[in-house]
Amino acid sequence: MNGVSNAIGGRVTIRDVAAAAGVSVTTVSDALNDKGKLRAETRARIQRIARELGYRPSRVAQAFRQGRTGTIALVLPNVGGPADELEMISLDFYMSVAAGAARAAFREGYAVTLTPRISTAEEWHLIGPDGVVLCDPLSADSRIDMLEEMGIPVVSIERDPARPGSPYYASGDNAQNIRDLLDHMHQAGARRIALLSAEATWAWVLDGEHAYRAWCAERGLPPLVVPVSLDRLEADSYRATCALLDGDEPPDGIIASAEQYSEGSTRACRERGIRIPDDLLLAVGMDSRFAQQCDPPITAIDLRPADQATAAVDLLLKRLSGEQVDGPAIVPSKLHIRGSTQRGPAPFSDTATDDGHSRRRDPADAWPMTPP
Amino acid sequence: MNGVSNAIGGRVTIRDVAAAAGVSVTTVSDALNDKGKLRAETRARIQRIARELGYRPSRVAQAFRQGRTGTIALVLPNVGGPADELEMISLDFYMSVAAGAARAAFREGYAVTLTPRISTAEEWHLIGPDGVVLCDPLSADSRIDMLEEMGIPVVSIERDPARPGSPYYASGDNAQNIRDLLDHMHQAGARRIALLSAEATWAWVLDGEHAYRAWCAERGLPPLVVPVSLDRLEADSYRATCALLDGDEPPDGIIASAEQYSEGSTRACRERGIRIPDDLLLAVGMDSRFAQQCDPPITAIDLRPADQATAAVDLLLKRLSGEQVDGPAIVPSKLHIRGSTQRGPAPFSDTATDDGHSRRRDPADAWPMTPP
DNA sequence: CTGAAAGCGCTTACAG
DNA sequence: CTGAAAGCGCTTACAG
Repeated sequence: MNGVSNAIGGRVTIRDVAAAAGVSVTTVSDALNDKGKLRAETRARIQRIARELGYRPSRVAQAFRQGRTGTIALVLPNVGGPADELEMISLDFYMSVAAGAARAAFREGYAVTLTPRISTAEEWHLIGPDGVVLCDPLSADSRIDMLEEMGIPVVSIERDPARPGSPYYASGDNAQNIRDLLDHMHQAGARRIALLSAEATWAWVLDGEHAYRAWCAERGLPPLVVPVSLDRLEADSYRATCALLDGDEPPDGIIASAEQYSEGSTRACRERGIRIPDDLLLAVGMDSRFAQQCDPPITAIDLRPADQATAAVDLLLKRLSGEQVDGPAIVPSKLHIRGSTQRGPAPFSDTATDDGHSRRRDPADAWPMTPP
Repeated sequence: MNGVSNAIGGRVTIRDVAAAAGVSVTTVSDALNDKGKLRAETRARIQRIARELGYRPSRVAQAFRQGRTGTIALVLPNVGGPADELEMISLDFYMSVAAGAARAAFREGYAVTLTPRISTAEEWHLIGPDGVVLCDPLSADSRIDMLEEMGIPVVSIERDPARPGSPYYASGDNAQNIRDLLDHMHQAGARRIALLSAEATWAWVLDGEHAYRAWCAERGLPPLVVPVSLDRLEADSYRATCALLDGDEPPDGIIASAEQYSEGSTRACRERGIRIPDDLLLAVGMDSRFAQQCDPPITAIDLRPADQATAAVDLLLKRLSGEQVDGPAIVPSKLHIRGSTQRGPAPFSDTATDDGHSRRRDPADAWPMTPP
């Protein structure tokens, strides 16, 4: 006999249900898990009794029995490191990813574990997830190799550039997004569009640069790619923008690839009295509250981070269940055209964002005009 | 015999260790868990053998046996809801909280589960955490009652105003923070300081307002509390600031209680050509990248969110282990004095942030001057 | 100081 | 169509 039971709070077990129904635990288990061996009538009766008794299967017992943990680990870049070094390329993006992943996983009976910055297999064993959703893999990301070798499947948000052909990622259509944005800015009159690109091997950076160069070549326009460090996002994009603006042939359009780059660019323009959009069109490759709330609001690509997270979780769960994986999942993005790329009167520029995603504002707030 | 084993990958179990050491599993368990019944020599030998064999205890088996899950749920306001409605009072704050919690929990062998927006006990049962860290409880927050009734202990970040005397929270010293900030602004010359306060029952709002009024009364200064809705953070703080600035007696200082309020205030000032800090001192009650990177950078209270999260997790784990809880945990905050409240030459205003928490910039970036 | 055994709640191969 | 039994890996009360 075991004096200490974990039936704390008088948990109703499968055994209790079996006794109440006058059947065996096997039958209860089958009835509850829709194994097709029972008469529909028996099944219904057992399910009713289980409900009446307030039976809830123990998730940990199930997980234990099945040799899994029911857990998906979410790895965000730079989260969980020393708190004082929390520096992400876009808080908005990752927060939405986290929310979307938590939601999608919960629907399927999984929990999302927030992974602190860990590196060793040892530490990963302590976390012990069934699978991992990894944001922004580096090129040939070693974490993916390590985890897969441990038997822990990984699905990434954004692809690993050094894994061509891998179906295990969700992503936006980075090349098309940049093309759409360039087309829009070109149409709005820009002829020298610079790209503030991140010094990183992330796929969205490489894809964006590649698409940008191709687009410029097609139109015979000069490619102006300015690599910006990841170390000091705002400061370096500020500096890069200053260099552009103070150069011999300043651009008439700037695409800042990341949220914080747009902040640096905005600052540089403001300092010089360069008006947006009158003197320069500004757009950003990743939507954010900053872009939405800036004055004027900045045209941005909404990558639908929550949708990407949902798609990544779905792919991962398919891998876990051994199903055919129909990846990669290319999630449609949405270009929000805002004041920063629209010259002349355009009272309600943000109407493209009638999807509820934009900030709820009334028109009076949607179009803050420049100071008198 | 069970054809399907969960010893996938040939897991080394406690049984294997026992066999290799020539002892019983009981002895192995005791040796590994430092139960004081073994000879030190035996213990060391078993631990060595376990290491050599690459034994790792199964966390889910342990959890199962002990009737727990090894999981702490983190509840952030408004995360996990419909992705399109992700609107938090401060992304920076909660992202740091999440990172800090994940880290602190991991150290103690717990995992942090990101909780989607759920409401019913039914849903909580599916998550099944051992305990919950709840951010920003409302007054008499019903989630706390529900969870505690379910036997799931809760520790909050910020206190529940309607639970006086509860030791189960971590928080900054909200009243003292506001006083410090007011003292600083007063010293910098402000005599009519307005407070943009949130329309909410959160403790930090109530404490801040109360401290503000007391401080004003002590100095015979007029209290200017402007309640701002939580619904449309930026837009409403913009409007509130406009009303203040356009009124008969405009303030000479503004404290925006939340990150996004500072964004609205900044916009309102910019539109009117009101210069910060020359015409108006501006400060914000919660530090953020926006505050750090604004032009000029905005004086802000750094609430040390990761430290608060760590403190909350520690309190929760003490509750779980039945230890005496020495809560509440009042975590020291830090006032970062920046350009928005410093008139005249102050080349390196942000030196108070020499703790590595501020953005790594060199001096040239630290003090962006207004445009020529 | 150490071991044999029970049992946490569940699922599954197998026998009827 | 249903049941008896084994067993996932671990911890613990109890007996020696």
